[in-house]
Amino acid sequence: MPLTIYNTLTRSARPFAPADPKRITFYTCGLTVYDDGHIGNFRSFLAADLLRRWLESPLCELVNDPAGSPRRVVHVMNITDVGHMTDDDSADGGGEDKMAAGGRRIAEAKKSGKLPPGVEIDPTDPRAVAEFFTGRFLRDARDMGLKVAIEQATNPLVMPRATDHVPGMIVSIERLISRGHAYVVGSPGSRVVYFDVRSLASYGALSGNTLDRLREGEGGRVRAENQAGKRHPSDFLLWKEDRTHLMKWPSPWGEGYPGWHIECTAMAVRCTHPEAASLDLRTFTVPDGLPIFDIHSGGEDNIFPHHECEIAQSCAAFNALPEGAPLARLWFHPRFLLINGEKMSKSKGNFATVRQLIDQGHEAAAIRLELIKTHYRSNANFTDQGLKDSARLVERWRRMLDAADQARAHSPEAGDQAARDRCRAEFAAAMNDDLNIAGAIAALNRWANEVREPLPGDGVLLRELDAVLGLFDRPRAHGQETDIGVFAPGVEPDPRVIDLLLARREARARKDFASSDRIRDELAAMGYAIKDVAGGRVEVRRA
RNA sequence: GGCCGCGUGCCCGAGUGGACUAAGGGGGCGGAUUGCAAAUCCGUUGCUCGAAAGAGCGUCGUCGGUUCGAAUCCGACCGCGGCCUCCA
Repeated sequence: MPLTIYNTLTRSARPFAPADPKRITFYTCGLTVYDDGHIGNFRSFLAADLLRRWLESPLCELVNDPAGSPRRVVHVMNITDVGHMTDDDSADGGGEDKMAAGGRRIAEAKKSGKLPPGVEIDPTDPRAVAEFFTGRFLRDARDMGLKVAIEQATNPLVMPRATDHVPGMIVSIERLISRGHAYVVGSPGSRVVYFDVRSLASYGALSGNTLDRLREGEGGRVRAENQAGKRHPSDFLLWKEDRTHLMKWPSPWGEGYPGWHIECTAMAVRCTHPEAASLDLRTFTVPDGLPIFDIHSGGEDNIFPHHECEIAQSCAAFNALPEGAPLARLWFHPRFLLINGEKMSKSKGNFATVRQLIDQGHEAAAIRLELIKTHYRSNANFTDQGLKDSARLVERWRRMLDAADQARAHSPEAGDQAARDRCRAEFAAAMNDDLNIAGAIAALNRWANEVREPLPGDGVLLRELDAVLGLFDRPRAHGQETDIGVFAPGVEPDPRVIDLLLARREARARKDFASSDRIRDELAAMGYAIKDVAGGRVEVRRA
């Protein structure tokens, strides 16, 4: 059965048929780099990565391309390094610039000594702030196995930065004006360019927020006092002239900054196109209202207004027939991640970043599995218990892989090929069914439970499935070696703990188990779990 | 007010009309291992009766409906989450 995916645009799951299965184009709305990416951001990026890896797997079958044939996904994920306003509701852009907010965070970290050593950064320079968080994001993304971030090292085009595409945004806006979809208000010194939502009857098709349904007063976006010269309350900002702004660029409408939807229009069109480098946005036109690329993804909160506005802009600017085009064939929106059953929010203080988890000693592979193992269209819940479960699963599969590799030297046996074929088929069937990852993992475990002695052929299958799951290649932190044993990643070898462990070793040597058990209880009370291993040594972890 | 997603066993989570009425994981229980633990491996895990094979009853938010048959389809209701400001 070929791959079926739920499409936000059609509100239904249909077989996915890219224009060219040998070159599938995929654009993901990435991170605004004014802070570290949190696990919610990564859940959505990893869902996109899982889709991309599945499309590239030989096991994946498409309605217009059989399984087993090589396939390439051109996956582009942008980096928003322009500081859009924290309050987008007022028509002329209010609130604080996000890069300024990011700079403030850096300044605070500097003051409290939390900034990593060796980092010299000017918190008032928005470009430096963006650069700082971009570097951290790329590192986290690669640790998490985001293929697009790994590719970025050799092909920067797959992760374009908004500040590098301002000319493309300006060209896009010019085309919107000349095609009658945008207009300029105000006089030099305070000009604003708006998109004219009434010029496109299909506005609202993605989100269901058609113009008649966008009621005044529910949010604040459509509010009379914020209109500032708009022709319709839902018209949105494309360019704002503002010479005092933190980040500004010259344009035909004066020095200022772009609206927050237009960057994706410019980057998506350019970067997914085969002739990206030479593509001239001035003349680029998509015939007959066809989609410009195959897949567009982003968190569910992006559906409105961001993706709705992006469709409107892109189709109005580049499609011969703007009304009939959905910009992308497939709109893929992973749901939000809850943490311990609650929505993450800064006020509750329950934010977790990938970097924090890794620094605490959690394995990258376990974090990745925990974030991908719930179906992308459910609200997943991130918990400590879940993270433990995932870590254990990863360990189990790794042990199996190691055993299979060990068997390579002395076992010419093929093993149970029929069982492997069944696993492969069940895994594929689950993934083809709207990325049923839990079903796919169950298929893997059912098979793994049957394999008593892993053989080389089993290792081949494990690697084949892991090309999709993306777990084996994640970096593994190593614990710190000491005389008494090894301290797990994230656990500092406290001298007090070492003294207790030495005392316990002596007690055990004397067979004074009452004392040794008392010490173990004492360590447990301090939050340490210990495990005895060969040679009188121990492994120390957080309890 | 509009649009959308969801509600499964102790917990997490598959299953979208029929092989006993729920995959897989966790937890629990039993065993191997260990001085004891931890980790790992094996078995087991709705209830009642039975030593056992087995038999009976029950379960998928609630209430109705469709059907020979429903966790699965339809309707109503209850509850949770998201969007309609910024957020992945």
